[in-house]
Amino acid sequence: MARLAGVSAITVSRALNTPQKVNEATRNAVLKAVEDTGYIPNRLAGSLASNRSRTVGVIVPTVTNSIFADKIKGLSDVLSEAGYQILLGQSGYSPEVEAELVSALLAQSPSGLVITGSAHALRTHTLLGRADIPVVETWTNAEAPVDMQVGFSNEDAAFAAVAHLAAGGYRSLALVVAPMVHNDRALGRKRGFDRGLAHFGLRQTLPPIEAEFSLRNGADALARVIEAQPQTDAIFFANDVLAAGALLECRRRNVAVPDRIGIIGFDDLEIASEMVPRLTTVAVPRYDIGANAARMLLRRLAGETIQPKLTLDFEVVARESTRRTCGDRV
Amino acid sequence: MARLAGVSAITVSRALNTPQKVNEATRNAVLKAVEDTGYIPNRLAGSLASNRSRTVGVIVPTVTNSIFADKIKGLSDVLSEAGYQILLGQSGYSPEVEAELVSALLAQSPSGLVITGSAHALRTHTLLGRADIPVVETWTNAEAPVDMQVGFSNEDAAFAAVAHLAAGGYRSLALVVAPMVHNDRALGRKRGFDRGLAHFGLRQTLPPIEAEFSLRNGADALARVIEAQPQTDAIFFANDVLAAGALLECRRRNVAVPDRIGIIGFDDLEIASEMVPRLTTVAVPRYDIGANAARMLLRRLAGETIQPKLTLDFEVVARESTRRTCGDRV
DNA sequence: CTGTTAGCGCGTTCAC
DNA sequence: GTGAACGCGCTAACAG
Repeated sequence: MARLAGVSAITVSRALNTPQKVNEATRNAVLKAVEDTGYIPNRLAGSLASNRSRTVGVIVPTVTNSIFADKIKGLSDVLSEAGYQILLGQSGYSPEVEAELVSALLAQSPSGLVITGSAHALRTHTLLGRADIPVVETWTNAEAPVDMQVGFSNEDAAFAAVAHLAAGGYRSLALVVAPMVHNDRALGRKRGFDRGLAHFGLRQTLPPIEAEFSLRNGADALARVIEAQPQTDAIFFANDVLAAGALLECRRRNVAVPDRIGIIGFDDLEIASEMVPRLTTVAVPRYDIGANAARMLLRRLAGETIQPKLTLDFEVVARESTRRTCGDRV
Repeated sequence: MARLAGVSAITVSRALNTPQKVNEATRNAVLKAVEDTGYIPNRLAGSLASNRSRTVGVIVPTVTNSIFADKIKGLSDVLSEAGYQILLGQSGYSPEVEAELVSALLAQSPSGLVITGSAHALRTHTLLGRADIPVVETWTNAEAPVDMQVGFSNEDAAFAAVAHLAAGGYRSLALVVAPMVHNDRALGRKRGFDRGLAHFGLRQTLPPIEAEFSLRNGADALARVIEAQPQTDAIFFANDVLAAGALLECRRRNVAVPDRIGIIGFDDLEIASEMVPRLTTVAVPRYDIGANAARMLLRRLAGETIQPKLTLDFEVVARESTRRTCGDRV
């Protein structure tokens, strides 16, 4: 071990973890020995002894959805800066799998947990309650978070989308949204949509279409709406990938956007601003959700008392796929 | 502790880890006690004692690039099935950061490591050599892998792309590729492009344009090519996001694809098949790279001796953004 | 099939 | 500023 190289045993630990507590000369000697031998401290042993693991468990539905990839990027950027490692789990939108993952991650004694949404299996709540570590729920704005929370109001954001459509003179709307079972974000967006309908006196031409995010599903949904309810004059897609797929389908079918039909998306992915026509959407703080979740976690671990609910802003970004002002039809 | 609930100490460990080695009655008693108390074994302690952590370190340039997200999905699917956890690190395409991550992950005593590419910092090689764990390099097809490897020949795949363009009668090509410093995948694709040029007697109208993957960068690159070298009749974009951005820019500029200019991408993301016109591209096994890397790791950990190099297939998918047969211009 | 003993490699606590 | 003892919670090895 590196200890032979220097002269001491535990001094190595101090030289590495609390350098200021060690005399400069001995510290340098230790560091040199570490360098020479290529000694890598065993963090497992360290964590076991100190009961602090410098590890954060992160659970997302899937990394494959770029909004979660962005969140992970945000988390990773600030956590790695602070010397923390990420333990990643993917739930596939299943509360049962999520509960399994929580259990599996908890077994690794993470310093904290970052999970997605606020709809969890009962077992998850039990586990989280018993585990005495900070937990951040993300992408949501629930009344009573398990512990901490960073997100935005999906409902208000969807309402704002409908308000934008109403302002553009659209009257007959359709909603295309991610499957809502076990997905409080999707559910919130539907609620906001419904509230907007009522508030602005608009009508819904057909029941919400639930579709997993993909361009193809967006295209299919557009086709279905156009064929089943041609009088529909605008569609709210609860994510940009679906919306972009629909825009592409409009092009194939020669459906005029935004005049024949208005399209609004959600997320403000890069594709929104690059599409032809450019996609109107609701911009949400994907990266900042992760970055802020990480910061809250770190502050809490540092012993600070912090406001446990952080509500970030969203913004309707009006572009070319919707009319900006009332047309002649209202 | 759960041990009180039952009657034993290590029997708990056995009942949980090697159930078949424990009498059914006692096993059930233990499991019941575990259930009742909500006992979660401390894996840190277990790993320390057994020197096996059931953890795999995964390093990608960024999760934000969906090709790596797909790989992670593949890894995650087979690893979690086997009870392994993923420790995630993002290098941001920097060999120095990668080396730091390798060191940080090694400190967690992972059972194995899955890294990206074959171009690493010297320190990474040193660390990997000293660490006595299986390592899988992915997305690459180098001659002498550090340990194991799963990927495909980026060079051959790029060559195939050029071959496709040549067959379509395109003669004056341009290349748009990810920044090639420290990126052996991008470098390989350029080499394949160059080889194709030579082999088919085509010419390159301007030096390779290096651009990070984004729709905007693809659009800008297209503009640059068209303006600087209007005689260019086809462009090979080394990823689909760039290519899709270019296609969108073609639409804005009313540039006819595939007749005025042919566009071929790389990766076969969903956007390729949904674009208008549909994008010709090179399909690569993004998910399977991850899934196979995980399988190789598990087999090795199980003590099997396996073929350390796995070369997967790619395929040129001819769609509408390139001509299929020689036009009248050659 | 089950228990006992010992020790994984550190950090804590308390001496010096 | 440095060291010695002890223990974190579990599993390896060996007994019984």
